[in-house]
Amino acid sequence: MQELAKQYSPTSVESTWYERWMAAQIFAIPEQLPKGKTPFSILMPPPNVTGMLTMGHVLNHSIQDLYIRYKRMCGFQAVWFPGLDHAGIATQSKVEGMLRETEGIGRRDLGREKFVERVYEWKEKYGGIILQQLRRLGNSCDWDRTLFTMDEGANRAVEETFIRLFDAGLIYRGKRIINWSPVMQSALSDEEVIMREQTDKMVTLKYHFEDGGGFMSVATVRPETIFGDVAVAVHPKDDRYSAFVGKTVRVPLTDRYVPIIADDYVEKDFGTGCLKITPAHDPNDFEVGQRHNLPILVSITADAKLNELAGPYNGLDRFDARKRIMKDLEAAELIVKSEDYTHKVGYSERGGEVVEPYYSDQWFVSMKVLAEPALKAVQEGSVRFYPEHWTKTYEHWMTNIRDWCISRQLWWGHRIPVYYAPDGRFTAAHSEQEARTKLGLDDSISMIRDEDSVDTWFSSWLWMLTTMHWLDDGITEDTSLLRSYLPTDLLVTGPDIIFFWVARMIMASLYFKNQVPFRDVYFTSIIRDGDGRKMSKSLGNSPDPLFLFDKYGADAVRYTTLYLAPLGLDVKVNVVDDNGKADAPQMEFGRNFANKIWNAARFLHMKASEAGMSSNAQSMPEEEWSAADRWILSRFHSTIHAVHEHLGAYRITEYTRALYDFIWKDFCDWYVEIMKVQFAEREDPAYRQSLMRFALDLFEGALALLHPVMPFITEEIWHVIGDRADDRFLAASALPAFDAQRVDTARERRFELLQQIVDELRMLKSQSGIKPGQKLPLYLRCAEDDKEFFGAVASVIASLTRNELPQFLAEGQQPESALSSVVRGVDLFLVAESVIDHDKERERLTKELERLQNLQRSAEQKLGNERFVANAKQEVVDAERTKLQSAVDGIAKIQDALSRLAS
RNA sequence: GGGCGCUUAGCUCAGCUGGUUCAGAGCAUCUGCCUUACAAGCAGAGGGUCGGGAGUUCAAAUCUCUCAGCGCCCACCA
Repeated sequence: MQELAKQYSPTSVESTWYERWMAAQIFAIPEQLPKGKTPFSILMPPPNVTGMLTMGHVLNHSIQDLYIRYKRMCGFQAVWFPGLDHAGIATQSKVEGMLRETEGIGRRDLGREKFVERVYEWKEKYGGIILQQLRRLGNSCDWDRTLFTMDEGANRAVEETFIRLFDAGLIYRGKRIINWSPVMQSALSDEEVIMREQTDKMVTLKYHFEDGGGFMSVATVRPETIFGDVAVAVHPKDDRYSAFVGKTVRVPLTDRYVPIIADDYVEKDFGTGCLKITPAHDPNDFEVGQRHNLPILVSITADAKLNELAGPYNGLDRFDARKRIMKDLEAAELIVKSEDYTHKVGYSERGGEVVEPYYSDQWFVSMKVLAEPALKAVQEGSVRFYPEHWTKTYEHWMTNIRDWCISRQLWWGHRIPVYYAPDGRFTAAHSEQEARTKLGLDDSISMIRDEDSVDTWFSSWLWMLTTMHWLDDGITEDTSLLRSYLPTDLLVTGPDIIFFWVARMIMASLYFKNQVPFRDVYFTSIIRDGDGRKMSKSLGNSPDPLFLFDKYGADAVRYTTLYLAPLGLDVKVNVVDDNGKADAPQMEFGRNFANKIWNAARFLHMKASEAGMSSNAQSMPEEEWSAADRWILSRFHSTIHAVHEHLGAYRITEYTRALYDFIWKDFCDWYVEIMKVQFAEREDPAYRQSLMRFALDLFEGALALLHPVMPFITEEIWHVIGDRADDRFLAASALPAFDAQRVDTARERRFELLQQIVDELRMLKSQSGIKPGQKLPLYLRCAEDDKEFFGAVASVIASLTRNELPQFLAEGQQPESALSSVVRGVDLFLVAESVIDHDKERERLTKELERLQNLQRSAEQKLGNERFVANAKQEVVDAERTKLQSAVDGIAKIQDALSRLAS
């Protein structure tokens, strides 16, 4: 048997076992579900191809891996489908940035084809690093099934779904006001815009009447848009202005005159009650303009500069222009007033710049038809959310859903499969030829393909289909993977992508496959730093998980993260600086736990070898079991039960706590200490070996239960203490079976009494300033029924409290000059003549007396209440009676001890 | 403006269907221990009127209402 280091060092253990698991292919599953196997499947939310592992991933993936490993060990055919997202905007902007920096060129300098080539090159070089990082975390995915959203098969599926939706009239092209990113030069969906509150100047401008005689006061926070003004609107029922409707006013700083119109959209009570209408640069104004047949004047360019309509401001950036215009307005005395105004402004989720409402041609998915069944699926429980309250958010979004702008003016992504004929007609098709056929055009006519790409999420929403090879070959819709593993069982993701991804997957799955994509959705916590801020690279408050793995071990990071992260709540992780790196010292918790487990294993290993145990030693027969053996067995089976209960209900923190308590408190603090006594008391090797076998079985069972959250250390120890071959794996083993017969609450309760007595004796010693190692004579008086029990555990009490073997007192007997106490009717005396500090002892006894008197009072009060006795459950009333009785007994004994002290 | 969530020890959080000596854990603090698995440890201690108030109930940290504070999401008042 090998010697084990005193401290557990995770680094080499973790890499070794991951390699062995991979080599043995224990995470790989067959395409066809084997007969008799029940599937359990999870779709990994594909990380961005450019992504780096974050604490968010750690939380997310630890949960997924926990369930995959747990279900695998429960005998399911467990499969975790991994993948990568091409992340259109994120990746393109990263590569564009790199090109600009290193070569000083833009994408347009290269042209589409060359640029996309460069992105692919870049992806080959740097992409997918995160998948390696996920291996460090221990993810037990079926890596052979890794899918990239721009793989051939996925491309086909994207194209096919676009064409089908187009043909069904659910994808359409329209000229609308959309969210425009001037940096990316692309449209964004509503979901990609973050509204942030900020304070800007709101200026009230003078729009002078064309026929003289004063002006209309119009407020705006965007004076640079006045060049796109086409009207001033007032409310139809606003008496102040009704006389002016139909007149024309002059747009400030221009020679243009625009009409005053009346429209319900205007709020009478806001500002001056007059609203400038700029259809090209505000979605609401656009609608007002449509109603009144107003022209659309575009005065801002795609890169957010003013154009020729702005006269002298032509070519100025929108924000520079604003400043200049403000100044000029002031000089021209066109400002009524200017005041601070707090409002929300849309920012691009990716680039962080202010989004510009922009009038352009885009592609949209009509969402109503898709949303209806998807809403129903959640309301009827075909898909369940954890925590459940997210269904409200989901319902609200789904019932107020707006069409999805899917076109992006990007080159990195899936190109829209639409072809335009010279006559202006267009259609979606797999090829130019097919497009011609669809439109009934002659082969000689050449068509032009749409330049745009689709939103990244337009491929992600097919994830449950593409990972399982739907239309992979362009033909087969019903693959064996889909038959075997769809619907998947669990999706683990952050609530921030409930609209982006979760809702849309439900829609796509129901529309294209008429099945829900998953049964349960677990929404994770959001990890924040100690000050409650979201972790982000720019704040430097985001620890690099790889650094944490190196410092604490991946097991420790997984364990601590899950221990800290309750279902559906934000979780705060303290972040401190460690030589310039962000560190999360709370991870010590998991590291210490790992070390504790390691040392428990060391102890068992050592004792087993001391007992000369061989691998075929039998466990103790039942008749040999001591009270402690039975107790730990009962606790063990209670823990198995708790593990299934907690994980079944997604109470993951409870699961981690249950194992912490069992392993550290029950097994290490109590059982191991008792084992030492039992081991020392009987020297015969047969007993010792059988005891060690018994303890090892339990410990290995606990390792199995812990494996889903701490896969590496459990695998390592399982091999070391079991002396197992390298090609056998805990990861591929079964969890210990739960046996309800072994749970004995009465026995657990009696053992708790023993624990309380030990605690009390330790406290007596410690509080009286007696050295822990000083052995004192110990006397004990208990009920006749308990004598056998206490007789059996006498040596345990002596050893754990480091006193002499307890002697039993008869009624009335009393040692002189002893520290005394009473625990649930059991009298305790520690004889310590020379060391008793009488004042201290009196103080302690008085305190205890008070506590018991309070207990007595509260019990008497309750029992004196007829309604309590009549209404409460019998066992509650009985417990109260017992409590009262033991308080009364205790009081008498304490008073007696006090009087002895006085004498 | 609408919706959701949170508030328990100095800090981070448990406390699942109201009741068992229920007010807990870890960290931090204090005291004592190198007791032959573990000082990343062992033993002990101090520390909270469970955000305020009202209600339901024999019984409330737990259920209801309300107020306050914090956070998140959604929403077209310039």
